[in-house]
Amino acid sequence: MPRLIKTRTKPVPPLPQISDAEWTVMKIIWQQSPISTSQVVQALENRIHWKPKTIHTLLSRLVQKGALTFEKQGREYLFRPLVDARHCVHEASRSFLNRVFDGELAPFLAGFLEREKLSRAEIAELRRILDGKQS
Amino acid sequence: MPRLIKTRTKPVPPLPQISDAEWTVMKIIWQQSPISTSQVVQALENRIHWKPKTIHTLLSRLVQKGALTFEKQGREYLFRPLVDARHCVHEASRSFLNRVFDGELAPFLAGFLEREKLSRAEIAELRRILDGKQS
DNA sequence: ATGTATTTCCTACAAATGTAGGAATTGCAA
DNA sequence: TTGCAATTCCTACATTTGTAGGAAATACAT
Repeated sequence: MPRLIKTRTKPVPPLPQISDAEWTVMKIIWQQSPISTSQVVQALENRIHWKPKTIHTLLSRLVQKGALTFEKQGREYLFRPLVDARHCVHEASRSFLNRVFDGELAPFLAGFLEREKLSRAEIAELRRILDGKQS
Repeated sequence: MPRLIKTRTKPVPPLPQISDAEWTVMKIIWQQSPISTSQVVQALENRIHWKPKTIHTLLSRLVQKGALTFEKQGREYLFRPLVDARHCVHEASRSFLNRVFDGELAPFLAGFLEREKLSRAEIAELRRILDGKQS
C-alpha cells in the first residue's frame, strides 16, 4: 500500500554553523575523505601557522557540531564529512549575500568588479558561466 | 620643494571587523546619516526582533571599533559612519570568497547559479554588469 | 612484556558576539 | 525649579571562536 501525503520523511537537519577556521579544515576533508588526523595536520602545516593541537580542537568541534563523523582506525581517527559541501557552500553564500547585500547577487557582482579589475579572460569565464544558465 | 618617495602619508587604518548583527546597523547608517539613536531603533524595529538596548550596545560597539562617530545633539547622539561602505563591502566580499572559495569568484558564481535558478531578466542583468567591465 | 612515541581526551582561557538589564543623567514641560 | 520621560552609561552573561596545553591511553617495536 503506497504511502499518502507524507512526502518528506526525514526533516532536514539544520546545517551546522561552520566558523572561519573550521572552513579551512572542512575544505581539506571535502577534498580528501576519509582522512586521518595526521593527514589533515600535514595538509595544513605548510599553509597555516596552527599548532597540531589547534587542528585537533577544530576537528572535534566539527564532530560535535555534526559536520564530520569519524571511525577509529588503529589508534587514529578517520574523518569524513556528514554535510554536503555544495549545500554548505550555498548556505554560506546566501548568508553572505543576505548580510552584506540584502540578499541580492547583482550588487555584489557589480561592486566587486568595480573594485577588482579582472582580466579579459576572467570576464570571459564569468560570461560563459552565465551562458550556461541561459534559459 | 616636492616630497620624495614617501607617497602614502597616512597609513591605512585596518578596517574594523564588523559582526553580523553590526552589519544590520551599519547598513542603516550608511543609508541615512547622520542619524539619531532613536531613528536607528525605529528603522529596525519592524524588521528585527531586537530590544532597543541591544541596538544601543551595537551602536556603542561600532563606535569603539572606530566604525562610527557620534556627536551630541541635545541629549541624543547623532551617528555617522567613519568607514567607507564600499570599502567594507569589498572587504567582506573578499573575506567570504577567501574563506569559502579559496578566493575565486568564478566558482562562487557557478555554484550559486547551480542552486538558485535566476530568471532570464536577472541573468540579463548580470550579463550587463559584465559587459560594463568589458575591457 | 614494557617503554615509547603517537594519538586522543579533557581542560583552559581570552576575545568577540548576541542579547540585554539597571543606574545615572539630563533636557524639557509644567 | 522640579519632576519626568528619554537617553546614555556601565555592567552582565552565555556562547562561539581562536588558539592551544597537559594528562591519559594505546599500538607497536624491541
